[in-house]
Amino acid sequence: MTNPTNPLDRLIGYQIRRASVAMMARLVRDLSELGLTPTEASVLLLVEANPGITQSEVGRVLNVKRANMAPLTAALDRRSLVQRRPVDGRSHGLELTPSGAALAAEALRSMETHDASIAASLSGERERDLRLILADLWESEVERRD
Amino acid sequence: MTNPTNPLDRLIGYQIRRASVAMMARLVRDLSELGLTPTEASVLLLVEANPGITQSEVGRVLNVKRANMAPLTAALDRRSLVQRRPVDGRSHGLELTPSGAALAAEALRSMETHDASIAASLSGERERDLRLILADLWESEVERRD
DNA sequence: TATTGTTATACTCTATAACTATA
DNA sequence: TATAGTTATAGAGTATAACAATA
Repeated sequence: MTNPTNPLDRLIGYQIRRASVAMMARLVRDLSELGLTPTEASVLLLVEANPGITQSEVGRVLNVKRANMAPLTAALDRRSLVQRRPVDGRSHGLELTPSGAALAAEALRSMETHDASIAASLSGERERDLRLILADLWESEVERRD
Repeated sequence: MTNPTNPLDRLIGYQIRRASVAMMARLVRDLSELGLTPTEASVLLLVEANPGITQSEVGRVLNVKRANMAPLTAALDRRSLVQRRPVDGRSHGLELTPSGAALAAEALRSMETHDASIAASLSGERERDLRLILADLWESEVERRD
Protein backbone atom coordinates (compact mmCIF):
# COMPACT_ATOMS: atom_id res chain seq x y z
CA MET A 1 0.00 0.00 0.00
CA THR A 2 1.84 3.07 -1.24
CA ASN A 3 -0.39 5.85 -0.01
CA PRO A 4 -3.02 4.93 2.57
CA THR A 5 -6.02 7.21 2.99
CA ASN A 6 -6.29 8.68 6.48
CA PRO A 7 -9.94 9.51 7.21
CA LEU A 8 -8.87 11.25 10.41
CA ASP A 9 -7.05 14.01 8.56
CA ARG A 10 -10.15 16.14 8.19
CA LEU A 11 -11.02 16.00 11.91
CA ILE A 12 -10.04 19.20 13.64
CA GLY A 13 -9.46 17.41 16.94
CA TYR A 14 -7.00 15.07 15.26
CA GLN A 15 -5.19 18.03 13.75
CA ILE A 16 -4.88 19.77 17.10
CA ARG A 17 -3.59 16.59 18.71
CA ARG A 18 -1.09 16.04 15.93
CA ALA A 19 0.20 19.60 16.18
CA SER A 20 0.48 19.25 19.94
CA VAL A 21 2.40 15.97 19.79
CA ALA A 22 4.83 17.34 17.21
CA MET A 23 5.50 20.46 19.25
CA MET A 24 5.92 18.59 22.50
CA ALA A 25 8.49 16.30 20.90
CA ARG A 26 10.48 19.35 19.93
CA LEU A 27 10.09 20.97 23.33
CA VAL A 28 11.26 17.81 25.09
CA ARG A 29 14.38 17.81 22.90
CA ASP A 30 15.08 21.49 23.51
CA LEU A 31 14.60 21.39 27.28
CA SER A 32 16.55 18.18 27.72
CA GLU A 33 19.64 20.21 26.88
CA LEU A 34 18.98 22.04 30.15
CA GLY A 35 18.36 18.78 32.00
CA LEU A 36 14.67 19.60 32.36
CA THR A 37 11.39 18.02 31.34
CA PRO A 38 8.59 20.34 30.20
CA THR A 39 6.85 19.75 33.53
CA GLU A 40 9.96 20.58 35.55
CA ALA A 41 10.50 23.74 33.52
CA SER A 42 6.86 24.71 34.08
CA VAL A 43 7.26 24.26 37.83
CA LEU A 44 10.35 26.48 37.89
CA LEU A 45 8.57 29.23 35.94
CA LEU A 46 5.49 29.00 38.11
CA VAL A 47 7.51 29.21 41.32
CA GLU A 48 9.49 32.11 39.91
CA ALA A 49 6.27 34.03 39.21
CA ASN A 50 4.72 33.05 42.54
CA PRO A 51 7.38 32.80 45.23
CA GLY A 52 6.12 30.88 48.25
CA ILE A 53 3.47 28.99 46.27
CA THR A 54 2.73 25.55 47.73
CA GLN A 55 3.30 22.42 45.72
CA SER A 56 -0.37 21.53 45.90
CA GLU A 57 -1.14 24.85 44.31
CA VAL A 58 1.45 24.25 41.60
CA GLY A 59 -0.16 20.88 40.96
CA ARG A 60 -3.58 22.45 40.58
CA VAL A 61 -2.37 25.00 38.04
CA LEU A 62 -0.34 22.50 36.02
CA ASN A 63 -2.78 19.60 36.35
CA VAL A 64 -0.35 17.42 38.23
CA LYS A 65 -1.72 15.30 41.06
CA ARG A 66 -0.58 16.03 44.58
CA ALA A 67 0.83 12.53 44.83
CA ASN A 68 2.97 13.11 41.75
CA MET A 69 4.12 16.56 42.85
CA ALA A 70 5.94 15.06 45.85
CA PRO A 71 8.72 13.22 43.98
CA LEU A 72 8.85 16.03 41.40
CA THR A 73 9.59 18.78 43.92
CA ALA A 74 11.81 16.43 45.90
CA ALA A 75 13.99 15.99 42.81
CA LEU A 76 14.15 19.75 42.16
CA ASP A 77 15.06 20.22 45.81
CA ARG A 78 17.77 17.53 45.62
CA ARG A 79 19.22 19.35 42.60
CA SER A 80 19.19 22.58 44.62
CA LEU A 81 16.88 24.32 42.15
CA VAL A 82 14.04 24.99 44.59
CA GLN A 83 13.85 25.35 48.34
CA ARG A 84 10.98 23.99 50.41
CA ARG A 85 10.23 25.90 53.56
CA PRO A 86 7.32 25.34 55.91
CA VAL A 87 4.78 28.17 55.85
CA ASP A 88 2.52 26.52 58.37
CA GLY A 89 2.57 23.11 59.93
CA ARG A 90 1.44 21.26 56.85
CA SER A 91 2.29 23.42 53.80
CA HIS A 92 5.65 23.93 52.14
CA GLY A 93 6.23 27.16 50.28
CA LEU A 94 8.46 26.84 47.23
CA GLU A 95 11.14 29.31 46.23
CA LEU A 96 13.84 29.26 43.61
CA THR A 97 17.46 29.04 44.63
CA PRO A 98 19.90 31.26 42.68
CA SER A 99 20.79 28.35 40.38
CA GLY A 100 17.09 27.55 40.07
CA ALA A 101 16.43 31.12 39.01
CA ALA A 102 19.25 30.95 36.48
CA LEU A 103 17.91 27.73 35.04
CA ALA A 104 14.37 29.10 34.97
CA ALA A 105 15.64 32.02 32.90
CA GLU A 106 17.28 29.64 30.45
CA ALA A 107 14.14 27.52 30.26
CA LEU A 108 12.02 30.58 29.59
CA ARG A 109 14.36 31.66 26.84
CA SER A 110 14.19 28.20 25.27
CA MET A 111 10.40 28.09 25.49
CA GLU A 112 10.03 31.57 24.05
CA THR A 113 12.33 30.73 21.16
CA HIS A 114 10.25 27.62 20.62
CA ASP A 115 7.07 29.70 20.70
CA ALA A 116 8.49 32.26 18.32
CA SER A 117 9.25 29.55 15.78
CA ILE A 118 5.63 28.43 15.96
CA ALA A 119 4.40 31.97 15.50
CA ALA A 120 6.88 32.49 12.67
CA SER A 121 4.94 30.11 10.45
CA LEU A 122 1.83 32.27 10.90
CA SER A 123 0.98 35.78 9.88
CA GLY A 124 0.38 38.22 12.72
CA GLU A 125 -3.33 38.07 12.09
CA ARG A 126 -3.33 34.27 12.05
CA GLU A 127 -1.44 34.20 15.30
CA ARG A 128 -3.98 36.46 16.96
CA ASP A 129 -6.81 34.31 15.61
CA LEU A 130 -5.18 31.16 16.91
CA ARG A 131 -4.79 32.63 20.38
CA LEU A 132 -8.44 33.66 20.50
CA ILE A 133 -9.55 30.27 19.21
CA LEU A 134 -7.47 28.34 21.72
CA ALA A 135 -8.66 30.51 24.56
CA ASP A 136 -12.26 29.74 23.57
CA LEU A 137 -11.56 26.02 23.37
CA TRP A 138 -9.87 26.04 26.74
CA GLU A 139 -12.86 27.66 28.40
CA SER A 140 -14.93 24.61 27.55
CA GLU A 141 -12.69 22.29 29.53
CA VAL A 142 -13.97 20.45 32.53
CA GLU A 143 -11.22 19.97 35.04
CA ARG A 144 -11.21 17.06 37.42
CA ARG A 145 -8.92 16.97 40.42
CA ASP A 146 -8.32 14.56 43.27
CA MET B 1 -2.30 31.93 47.38
CA THR B 2 -5.69 32.76 45.89
CA ASN B 3 -4.81 33.42 42.29
CA PRO B 4 -1.38 32.30 41.13
CA THR B 5 0.09 33.90 38.02
CA ASN B 6 0.76 31.42 35.27
CA PRO B 7 3.56 32.76 33.04
CA LEU B 8 2.92 29.90 30.61
CA ASP B 9 -0.52 31.20 29.68
CA ARG B 10 0.81 33.50 27.00
CA LEU B 11 2.81 30.75 25.27
CA ILE B 12 0.99 29.52 22.21
CA GLY B 13 2.57 26.07 22.47
CA TYR B 14 1.19 25.74 25.99
CA GLN B 15 -2.25 26.77 24.79
CA ILE B 16 -2.22 24.21 22.00
CA ARG B 17 -1.12 21.49 24.40
CA ARG B 18 -3.79 22.46 26.89
CA ALA B 19 -6.51 22.42 24.26
CA SER B 20 -5.27 19.05 23.02
CA VAL B 21 -5.28 17.50 26.49
CA ALA B 22 -8.77 18.81 27.22
CA MET B 23 -10.15 17.45 23.97
CA MET B 24 -8.49 14.08 24.34
CA ALA B 25 -9.99 13.66 27.80
CA ARG B 26 -13.41 14.25 26.31
CA LEU B 27 -12.76 11.93 23.38
CA VAL B 28 -11.59 9.14 25.71
CA ARG B 29 -14.84 9.49 27.65
CA ASP B 30 -17.00 9.49 24.52
CA LEU B 31 -15.32 6.51 22.87
CA SER B 32 -15.20 4.45 26.05
CA GLU B 33 -18.97 4.15 25.72
CA LEU B 34 -18.23 2.12 22.60
CA GLY B 35 -15.54 0.10 24.36
CA LEU B 36 -12.83 1.77 22.29
CA THR B 37 -9.75 3.86 22.96
CA PRO B 38 -8.96 6.69 20.53
CA THR B 39 -6.17 4.56 19.06
CA GLU B 40 -8.43 1.55 18.57
CA ALA B 41 -11.06 3.74 16.92
CA SER B 42 -8.39 5.21 14.66
CA VAL B 43 -7.25 1.75 13.61
CA LEU B 44 -10.81 0.72 12.73
CA LEU B 45 -11.35 3.85 10.63
CA LEU B 46 -8.02 3.44 8.90
CA VAL B 47 -8.70 -0.21 8.07
CA GLU B 48 -12.17 0.69 6.85
CA ALA B 49 -10.72 3.28 4.46
CA ASN B 50 -7.88 0.98 3.40
CA PRO B 51 -9.01 -2.65 3.38
CA GLY B 52 -6.09 -5.05 3.32
CA ILE B 53 -3.67 -2.54 4.88
CA THR B 54 -0.94 -4.21 6.94
CA GLN B 55 -0.56 -3.49 10.61
CA SER B 56 2.92 -2.10 10.07
CA GLU B 57 1.43 0.40 7.65
CA VAL B 58 -1.29 1.32 10.14
CA GLY B 59 1.42 1.85 12.72
CA ARG B 60 3.34 4.15 10.43
CA VAL B 61 0.30 6.32 9.71
CA LEU B 62 -0.82 6.51 13.34
CA ASN B 63 2.66 6.75 14.83
CA VAL B 64 2.35 3.48 16.72
CA LYS B 65 5.41 1.23 16.88
CA ARG B 66 5.29 -2.16 15.18
CA ALA B 67 5.88 -3.84 18.52
CA ASN B 68 2.86 -2.10 20.00
CA MET B 69 0.64 -2.79 17.01
CA ALA B 70 0.86 -6.54 17.67
CA PRO B 71 -1.13 -6.69 20.92
CA LEU B 72 -3.42 -3.91 19.64
CA THR B 73 -4.53 -5.78 16.52
CA ALA B 74 -4.56 -9.07 18.43
CA ALA B 75 -7.12 -7.57 20.80
CA LEU B 76 -9.27 -6.25 17.94
CA ASP B 77 -9.04 -9.69 16.34
CA ARG B 78 -10.01 -11.41 19.59
CA ARG B 79 -13.07 -9.15 19.78
CA SER B 80 -13.92 -10.11 16.18
CA LEU B 81 -13.70 -6.51 14.98
CA VAL B 82 -10.91 -7.06 12.46
CA GLN B 83 -9.69 -10.06 10.53
CA ARG B 84 -6.04 -10.75 9.90
CA ARG B 85 -5.32 -12.66 6.72
CA PRO B 86 -1.90 -13.38 5.25
CA VAL B 87 -1.24 -11.44 2.06
CA ASP B 88 2.23 -12.89 1.63
CA GLY B 89 4.31 -15.05 3.91
CA ARG B 90 5.08 -12.33 6.41
CA SER B 91 2.39 -9.63 6.10
CA HIS B 92 -1.12 -9.72 7.46
CA GLY B 93 -3.74 -7.65 5.67
CA LEU B 94 -6.39 -6.21 7.95
CA GLU B 95 -10.08 -6.08 7.15
CA LEU B 96 -13.12 -5.18 9.19
CA THR B 97 -15.62 -7.82 10.15
CA PRO B 98 -19.32 -6.84 9.87
CA SER B 99 -19.40 -5.98 13.58
CA GLY B 100 -16.11 -4.12 13.18
CA ALA B 101 -17.63 -2.10 10.35
CA ALA B 102 -20.69 -1.36 12.48
CA LEU B 103 -18.51 -0.22 15.38
CA ALA B 104 -16.32 1.84 13.05
CA ALA B 105 -19.44 3.64 11.87
CA GLU B 106 -20.45 4.39 15.46
CA ALA B 107 -16.93 5.57 16.28
CA LEU B 108 -16.90 7.86 13.28
CA ARG B 109 -20.25 9.29 14.30
CA SER B 110 -18.96 9.90 17.82
CA MET B 111 -15.77 11.54 16.57
CA GLU B 112 -17.67 13.71 14.13
CA THR B 113 -20.07 14.81 16.85
CA HIS B 114 -17.06 15.56 19.00
CA ASP B 115 -15.50 17.53 16.18
CA ALA B 116 -18.72 19.42 15.55
CA SER B 117 -18.85 20.50 19.20
CA ILE B 118 -15.35 21.89 18.84
CA ALA B 119 -16.36 23.74 15.71
CA ALA B 120 -19.55 24.91 17.40
CA SER B 121 -17.61 27.12 19.77
CA LEU B 122 -16.13 28.87 16.75
CA SER B 123 -17.65 30.91 14.01
CA GLY B 124 -17.50 29.40 10.54
CA GLU B 125 -14.75 31.78 9.63
CA ARG B 126 -12.75 30.96 12.76
CA GLU B 127 -13.10 27.26 12.07
CA ARG B 128 -11.73 27.71 8.59
CA ASP B 129 -8.88 29.79 10.01
CA LEU B 130 -8.07 27.14 12.58
CA ARG B 131 -7.93 24.41 9.95
CA LEU B 132 -5.59 26.47 7.80
CA ILE B 133 -3.43 27.35 10.77
CA LEU B 134 -3.14 23.76 11.98
CA ALA B 135 -2.35 22.54 8.49
CA ASP B 136 0.42 25.14 8.28
CA LEU B 137 1.78 24.21 11.69
CA TRP B 138 1.77 20.54 10.84
CA GLU B 139 3.58 21.14 7.59
CA SER B 140 6.24 23.25 9.24
CA GLU B 141 6.73 20.66 11.98
CA VAL B 142 7.07 17.89 9.42
CA GLU B 143 9.59 19.94 7.46
CA ARG B 144 11.65 20.42 10.58
CA ARG B 145 12.15 16.67 11.00
CA ASP B 146 15.62 15.23 10.66
C1' DT C 1 19.86 -7.23 3.64
C1' DA C 2 15.50 -5.30 4.82
C1' DT C 3 10.88 -6.03 6.43
C1' DT C 4 6.87 -8.23 9.14
C1' DG C 5 5.08 -9.86 13.09
C1' DT C 6 6.02 -11.11 17.64
C1' DT C 7 7.62 -11.42 22.59
C1' DA C 8 9.83 -9.54 26.39
C1' DT C 9 10.90 -5.74 28.84
C1' DA C 10 11.68 -1.14 30.71
C1' DC C 11 10.61 3.47 31.48
C1' DT C 12 7.62 7.38 31.96
C1' DC C 13 3.12 9.39 33.13
C1' DT C 14 -0.71 9.31 35.45
C1' DA C 15 -4.22 7.58 38.77
C1' DT C 16 -6.00 5.83 43.26
C1' DA C 17 -5.72 4.50 48.02
C1' DA C 18 -4.10 5.04 52.43
C1' DC C 19 -1.62 7.23 55.99
C1' DT C 20 0.13 11.22 59.11
C1' DA C 21 -0.11 15.77 60.53
C1' DT C 22 -2.06 19.84 60.67
C1' DA C 23 -5.97 23.63 59.91
C1' DT D 1 -13.95 17.73 58.31
C1' DA D 2 -10.94 19.25 54.92
C1' DT D 3 -6.27 19.99 53.32
C1' DA D 4 -0.94 19.18 52.60
C1' DG D 5 2.47 16.13 51.93
C1' DT D 6 3.97 11.55 51.40
C1' DT D 7 4.42 6.58 50.09
C1' DA D 8 3.14 2.67 47.62
C1' DT D 9 1.29 0.87 43.73
C1' DA D 10 -1.23 -0.06 39.46
C1' DG D 11 -2.35 0.98 34.82
C1' DA D 12 -1.67 3.12 30.44
C1' DG D 13 1.37 4.42 26.69
C1' DT D 14 5.52 4.11 24.51
C1' DA D 15 10.45 2.79 23.70
C1' DT D 16 14.20 -0.67 22.46
C1' DA D 17 16.19 -5.26 21.67
C1' DA D 18 16.01 -9.60 19.88
C1' DC D 19 14.23 -13.37 17.18
C1' DA D 20 12.06 -16.27 13.28
C1' DA D 21 10.13 -16.26 8.89
C1' DT D 22 10.02 -14.20 4.57
C1' DA D 23 10.97 -10.78 0.70
